[in-house]
Amino acid sequence: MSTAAHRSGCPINLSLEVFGDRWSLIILRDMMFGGRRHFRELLTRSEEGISSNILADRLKMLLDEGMITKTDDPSHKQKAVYSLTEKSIALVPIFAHLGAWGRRYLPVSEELSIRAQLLEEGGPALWDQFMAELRELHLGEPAKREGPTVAEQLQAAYEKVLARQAAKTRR
Amino acid sequence: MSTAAHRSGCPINLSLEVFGDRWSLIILRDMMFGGRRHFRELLTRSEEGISSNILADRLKMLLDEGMITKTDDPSHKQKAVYSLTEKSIALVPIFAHLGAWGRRYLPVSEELSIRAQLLEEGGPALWDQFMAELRELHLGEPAKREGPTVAEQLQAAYEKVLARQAAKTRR
DNA sequence: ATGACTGATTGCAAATTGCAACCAGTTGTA
DNA sequence: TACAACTGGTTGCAATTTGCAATCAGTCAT
Repeated sequence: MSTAAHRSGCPINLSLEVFGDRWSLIILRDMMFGGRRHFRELLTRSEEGISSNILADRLKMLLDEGMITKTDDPSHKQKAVYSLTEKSIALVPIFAHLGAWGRRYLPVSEELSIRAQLLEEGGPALWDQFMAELRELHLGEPAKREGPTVAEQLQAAYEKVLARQAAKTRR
Repeated sequence: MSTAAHRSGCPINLSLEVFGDRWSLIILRDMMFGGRRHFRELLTRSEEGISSNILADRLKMLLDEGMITKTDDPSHKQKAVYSLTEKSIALVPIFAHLGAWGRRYLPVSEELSIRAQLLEEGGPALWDQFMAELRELHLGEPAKREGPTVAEQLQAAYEKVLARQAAKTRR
């Protein structure tokens, strides 16, 4: 494998050859915005219900493509930790635009689009901050923060929506 | 068909359900940046070599999804003209980011990435101008331009690279 | 020692993809 | 008026990919 010739040298085509399928970006999204780092987390806490063979296959591919790395988890001899690389962290702006586009044109659910809304409103400055946090978390870069992390802000907003929805249902 | 339930209400997932495959964005790219408007143009001038059944299938899907429209070509009773919609024109920033990312991390060819480079350097202001031109061309919006179009600039840069490459080979 | 948890693998049916041939109606040209 | 080229596709078929469910061997806490 890996001998497969490329369809063309167009940057858009080559990008699609890496993550132009129904699952690769879902996995990266869950690692980026959902904090998933282990196989089992990605498998069972997947909103879309990925199956284990597909997940294993895509993780292998993303590894080959240099989009993620895999290291041992000291706490368990069988446990692996998957980390993002600079190459995948660089996709943050694309995720932000994808989220914004989906929110505008597709039947999104409120609770699953609040993060996209915040990311859209925050703009490139917020994306950069989030990317710095990811580098810190996945690449071990030194932190230089002030106040709550972007990840915390996104999570807080998500939980606030969930709480409001629960209250509304209860009424 | 069209009764298929969505995997989740996440904007990124829903976006991928629309164009998360190996061909949809290639077709839209060729319509946007390659000026293709007819079936045969998309089929035979495709850099990646799409086959006619896949092209027909994707055009039908993009039509269903409201990403393109189809009208009769007055010049030929069998000829159809495919046009972009606002929904697909709104993908321009995503194409720009995809191109920039591919250029940075993948083995792109010079001639096929010069457009991506210009688009990246031009930034959001250039993207907006290009989107306005697409609206003009595909949605019939009134023009308000000054100087050469973005499409012309991209094309000129592409041809310049081709000419330089030809000269280099000849030497 | 036992049962839950780890990252997967396996078998199989269904759906999708890709290739090549083909098609009927339309048009320009000899 | 014949003919070839061009129009947007369709059809048949093999190969690949997907998705589901069951399974697996090693690890770990109790």
